[in-house]
Amino acid sequence: MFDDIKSQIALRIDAYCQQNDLPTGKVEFRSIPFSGEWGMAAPLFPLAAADPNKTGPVPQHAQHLAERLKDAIALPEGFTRSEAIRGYLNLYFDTALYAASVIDQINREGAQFGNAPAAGQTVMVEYSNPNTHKPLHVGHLRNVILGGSVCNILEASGNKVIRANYIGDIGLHVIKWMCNYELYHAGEQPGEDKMRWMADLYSEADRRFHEQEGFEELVRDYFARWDAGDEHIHDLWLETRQWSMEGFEQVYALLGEHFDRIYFESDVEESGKQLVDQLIESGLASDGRPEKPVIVDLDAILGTKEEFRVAVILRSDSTSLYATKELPLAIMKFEEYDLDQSIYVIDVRQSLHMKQMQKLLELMGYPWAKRIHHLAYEIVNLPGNVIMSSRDGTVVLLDDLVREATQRALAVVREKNPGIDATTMTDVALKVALGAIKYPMISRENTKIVTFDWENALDFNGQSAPYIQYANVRANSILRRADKPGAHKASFGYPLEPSEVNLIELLSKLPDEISRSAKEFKPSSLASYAYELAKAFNDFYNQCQVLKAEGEMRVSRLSLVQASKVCLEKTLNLLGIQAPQVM
RNA sequence: GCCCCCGUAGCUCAAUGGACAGAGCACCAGUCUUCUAAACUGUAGGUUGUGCGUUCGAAUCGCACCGGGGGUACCA
Repeated sequence: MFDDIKSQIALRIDAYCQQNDLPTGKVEFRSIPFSGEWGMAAPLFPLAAADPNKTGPVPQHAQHLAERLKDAIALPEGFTRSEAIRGYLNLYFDTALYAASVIDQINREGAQFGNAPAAGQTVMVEYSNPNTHKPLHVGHLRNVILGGSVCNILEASGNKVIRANYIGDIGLHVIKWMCNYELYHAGEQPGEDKMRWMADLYSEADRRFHEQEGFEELVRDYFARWDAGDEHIHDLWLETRQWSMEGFEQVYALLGEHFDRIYFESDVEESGKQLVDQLIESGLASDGRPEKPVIVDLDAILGTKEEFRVAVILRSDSTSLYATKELPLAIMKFEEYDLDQSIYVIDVRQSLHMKQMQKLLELMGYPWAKRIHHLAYEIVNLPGNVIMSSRDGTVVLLDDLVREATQRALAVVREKNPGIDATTMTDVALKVALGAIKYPMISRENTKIVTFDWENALDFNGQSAPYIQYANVRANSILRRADKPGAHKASFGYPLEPSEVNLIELLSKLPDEISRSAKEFKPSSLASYAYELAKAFNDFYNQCQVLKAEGEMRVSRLSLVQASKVCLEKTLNLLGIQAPQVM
């Protein structure tokens, strides 16, 4: 916002510099910290340091220059005063004009506010990537929330986004599950909660595999029949995979996620093996079978040392690996869509593998290989640096977490707002619970480990999603009680409270915040912003009366509340968090 | 060994190279006859892991250490 005014003033400063033997292009504006008053500031240290005629230390000279510029630059329309202080040139806006133009723009654009115009870029984001026949736990949640939020943010900043999900539908875990099913649960059908049922059978199969005498043998035999193309097993696989997929759909629906394109691991296994053959023929890969696997010695090819290492692309027994399938999948994506960027939301432990895949695709001559980006994020731990593992029984199941959080949220709603009907109450509780669960997953930087603990996840106070949701509910509550919600034209022709100025300033930053978090694939910065915005609103709410105010103050404040609601809801939605209207 | 990530208040985390490093939780002291107290105000809490460098200016950039985590030829 107001970039044109900033550059206009920068031009005037440059003109002054040119006339006075000073270097140009050294002055840039930023916002002023701790302002109770809205304005912008230019540090003059770069100019001072570059001034050939400077006498004395830089800070003093910067202050001197700030004073000279303060006198020399005529204030453009909309500014009230300027000051030179501690080496900074500060310019202050006419508060009423500024406030009115920000708030009017927000209320005019509504939910579109902050969006960048379409840039014609197509981006695919691959995320979630669950294994069928296995449960989703809290560790997987971070991936889904992060990926979904990144998609939302990229869309808001003008990209066409394709949400892709790559499903692990083959492998030992699937065979284990089916073998156990046929032996001990033949003919059984999943109940209402498919995910839970599949998960229970999976842990049963896994337990037998490790503990039950002879079960592993049975699984190996079963695997051999699968490999031989046993029709019955194939049919069972399709049926049980579908159950899993329906279980995933239930979870995605709960979380508010959807996908545009589903890829199955089984779809790319054959093409992967063919690709390996081609790589051997072309000489890039060396075939060590039957004793050793098929590898690509990237360091040897590139002349690097312990940087890309050796990529293993096919087992010595000719069965496929992760890498075998990753290659054709990448190719398929670019053949199917004209992608400007292909993003993989995968945890940081796979960084080397991603690096190898990208380099290998590059060596294979695909020019788009450079447009692959691994969006690495850290895992979710349990307190004491315990990694979630289904083997050790340390997983926190999504189901349990959501149920517990919803119950707690319901208890709070019942206490705080007993008047609302039962349907609304459960709806609100679910939105609050999901928000509370999601927020810690995206409010930390991608590269930081999230430690899950129940106490924290179920805390609805302070720096949390419910805090932000509550601020929005308060805004909604005011608007609901006002006579004509939405029809308020701001003028701000009265002395604004610092809390109002602060709130308006934050509101004006939304477009910048969206583009910044899109550029860095960092929902966390937007999550911080959402919290700051809610805090600023609560401060305003506490200090300024709206409904009891009169005249243009009332009208202006109502429009400010309306704009706050627009921005709070927008930000929450970008983070994948729903905004209830009452709490 | 080599590579990547992390290290900021007791705990969990913020902070485009910019003004005095900020929040939440916990602790202590206050605020509901008021648009919903899931809120707000105040007190206290810091050698930004250590050292050297770059810079007018470093939590932020570089180098070297220390501590923790992860990866490193047939798991994904």
